[in-house]
Amino acid sequence: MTSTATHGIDTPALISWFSGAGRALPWREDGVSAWEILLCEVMSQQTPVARVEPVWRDWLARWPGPAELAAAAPADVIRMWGKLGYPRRALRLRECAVVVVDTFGGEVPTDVDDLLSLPGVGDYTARAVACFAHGQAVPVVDTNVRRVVARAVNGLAEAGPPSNRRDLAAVEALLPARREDAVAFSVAIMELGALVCTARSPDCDACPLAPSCAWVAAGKPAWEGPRRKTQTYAGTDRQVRGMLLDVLRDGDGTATAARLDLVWPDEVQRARAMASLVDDGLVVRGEDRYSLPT
DNA sequence: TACTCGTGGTC
DNA sequence: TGACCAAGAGT
Repeated sequence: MTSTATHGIDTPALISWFSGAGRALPWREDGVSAWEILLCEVMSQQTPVARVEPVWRDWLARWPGPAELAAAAPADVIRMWGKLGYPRRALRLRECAVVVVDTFGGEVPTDVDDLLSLPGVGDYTARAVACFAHGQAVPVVDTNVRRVVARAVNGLAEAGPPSNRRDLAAVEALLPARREDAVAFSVAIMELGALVCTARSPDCDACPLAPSCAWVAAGKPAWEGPRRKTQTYAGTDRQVRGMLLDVLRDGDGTATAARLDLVWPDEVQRARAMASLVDDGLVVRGEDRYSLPT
């Protein structure tokens, strides 16, 4: 858009920074399959990368590919997911494996629209797989990328509410023409947002984009837009769901209703949380007990 | 669009 | 110490 702008993304500096400062994550090694990359992307949704690594390794040791996962019992999948959070992702991942096997011949699709048809794969993950696993020059937009663009290009402290169309177009405009450069750009800008241009305390002194950053040039003005609603957790249904599922996950996959009653005192909320777990397919109701789905 | 959906670390 | 945040997706 603004090809003559003095501020923006210095792509060569960004890519050069990554080659020296990027983390040596296991899924960035040579020879990692598309399925393995899809797996780490799904696990990383709203979850810190450090927590993902060990689960990713254990998971692949048990179910190396989509065929193995598709044949697994949901109860085992939920347990292997452990405490990564948002356990519905585990069920969707298994459904995703089924679709990959039944519809795509066991191979992770390369087309973005095909990827979007997979359960648990949305706008970010579809393009992340297309780019990182298949080397395609498609815009990859996550929270890190949105923040870096907001600062370096737009001179704003925060990205504001996400808008898929706008965000994709904004990053598309920044994407280098050559495929290899586009992939390197996406990996690097995400990493910069994760390690340097962080939400809380950006380390501008260590940032390769600081000389060209519109936000730095403007004197790092504070965010003027609306505050994001702070996510409460204590006392919510989510917490109760987590506590209920934790009991089932740690034991042999089943627990009496009486045992689960001890988890939360408010009977109405407890019943609502359990009903939603059943509705999600994470729990199955028995006579006087509940179990993980076998 | 706005809301729901886990878990744990950080400052 | 509690608010904030973390490679989003689905409805």
